[in-house]
Amino acid sequence: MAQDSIAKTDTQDHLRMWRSFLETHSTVVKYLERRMQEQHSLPLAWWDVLQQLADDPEGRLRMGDLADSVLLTRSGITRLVDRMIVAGLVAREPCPGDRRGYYAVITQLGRDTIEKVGPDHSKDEWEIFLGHITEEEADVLGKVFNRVLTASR
Amino acid sequence: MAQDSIAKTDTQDHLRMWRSFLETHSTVVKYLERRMQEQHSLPLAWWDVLQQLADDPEGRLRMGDLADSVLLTRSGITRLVDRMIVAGLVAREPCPGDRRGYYAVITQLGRDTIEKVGPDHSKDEWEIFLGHITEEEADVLGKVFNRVLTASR
DNA sequence: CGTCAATAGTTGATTCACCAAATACACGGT
DNA sequence: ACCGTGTATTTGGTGAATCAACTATTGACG
Repeated sequence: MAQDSIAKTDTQDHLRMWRSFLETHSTVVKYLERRMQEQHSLPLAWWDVLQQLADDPEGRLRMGDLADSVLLTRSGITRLVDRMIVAGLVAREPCPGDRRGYYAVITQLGRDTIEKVGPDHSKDEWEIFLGHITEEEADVLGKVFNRVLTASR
Repeated sequence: MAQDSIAKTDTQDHLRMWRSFLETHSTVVKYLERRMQEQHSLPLAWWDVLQQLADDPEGRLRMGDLADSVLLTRSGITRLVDRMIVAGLVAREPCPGDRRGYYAVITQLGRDTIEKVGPDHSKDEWEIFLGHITEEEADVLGKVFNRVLTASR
């Protein structure tokens, strides 16, 4: 076939990119994890939960929705929230009107933690990843990721 | 500051992109993992190891190098290789000239497995991720990731 | 040469995420 | 009101990755 060589280099480029994607994810996430741990003794996942809750106008989310937004399973979020309750950062509240459901609610201590941690974490995100990307590039990446995500549902 | 509003939208875009990046990684990896498991009862990490070893002209890598290339710790790779040895896909060989070191070597069964699994996996990679990206976009992503990786070392 | 800090790899203990099963409740049809 | 099916969450058990500590070996330097 005439375009064998083209298709071949094509795939090679894409595959190289795929490896870089994986390595970048690993590197960046591990870096943020380590910094968060060093600076505030906080697991990165805890920060994600606090942020999601704080983003909500009521400061609370159903367990399932929270699970989705931090990319965990339902059973994963149950245990993560358990640990954070012990630490006093969130609370569990029964859901009025649906007695199967629970809200995870951010506590005052949780909000204080956000204020303390947020700036450092944003700076780290910027330094390890976002700061190396131009606006135009961010635009391309955003489009590509959303296209992939849309296709996968 | 005069450019506050610009910096603000900037950050917002970048942050949106960051979330898509994380979600894309999670979605794509989980998909590939599930497919590999369904089609060939093979963990994705095993595939990565086999591929790295098969890429080497000798079909073998030092434990530490293998760890780096599959993004695991050294202790992680020890155990992963242990499991794969039980399955007969790789072997451990002492390293001539450095009696501290070991090679992980791909076996014939390992090579057979690559032949069996490779096409399906490539197709999956293409369908869930690579196929949604143009050549130009792949080029941008590749450049960005490599820039980030270079900066992080 | 002998000492000693660095390197390669493994092991023990712990952590945390996942799956599958269980529980508790909701809701539409009868 | 009752039943059965579906949804929300938790629980038990397991697998796999991590860190820190350990063993064995190397290689540089006084």
